[in-house]
Amino acid sequence: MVAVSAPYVAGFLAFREVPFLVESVQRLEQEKPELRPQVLLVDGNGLLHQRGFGVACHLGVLTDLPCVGVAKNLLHVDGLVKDELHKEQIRSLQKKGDTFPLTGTSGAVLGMALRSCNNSYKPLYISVGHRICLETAVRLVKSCCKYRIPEPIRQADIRSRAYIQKQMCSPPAVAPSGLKR
DNA sequence: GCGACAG
DNA sequence: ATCTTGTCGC
Repeated sequence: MVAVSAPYVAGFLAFREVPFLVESVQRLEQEKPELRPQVLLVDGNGLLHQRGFGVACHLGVLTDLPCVGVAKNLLHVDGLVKDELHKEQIRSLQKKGDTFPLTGTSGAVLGMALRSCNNSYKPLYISVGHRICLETAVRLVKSCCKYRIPEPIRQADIRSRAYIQKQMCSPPAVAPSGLKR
């Protein structure tokens, strides 16, 4: 459990959450070095960002581990917006694995919209975080999706919420201090 | 000036 | 992200 103080501001997610993510990775390295991850799936963006450096890039640099940015919503940046054209492109995604590039006004491909499963029309927005190419990132995310959200992120979400529940209900302990995962 | 814009 | 009721489908 950690106590976050920084507010959420679009474009500055890393400044709010990366300290705890780094802490978590370091703790794993210290307690279970044999489980050192080969890659991290990050709930947020990488290069697809206002300044081309989202939380997936921050975490990658700070841990020196390959990172993939996995966003559930499109961050409006460099001309990218969910307008009618974008919605049409989403409709063109027919099956799991189908994608379309997210090309900014600058002409650079900042990421890829990916239909991660056959049961959801809403795509995932994948972008490079650190030490991995976009193609590999997309292939990796697709490979671990049973549902729309890749299983590693989905499980982290489910288990962290369950942990919070447990902390608040059952064992009447002492005086708490903070909240959040 | 207001709204939208990862979580 | 969180809140919140019912509903649809496997």
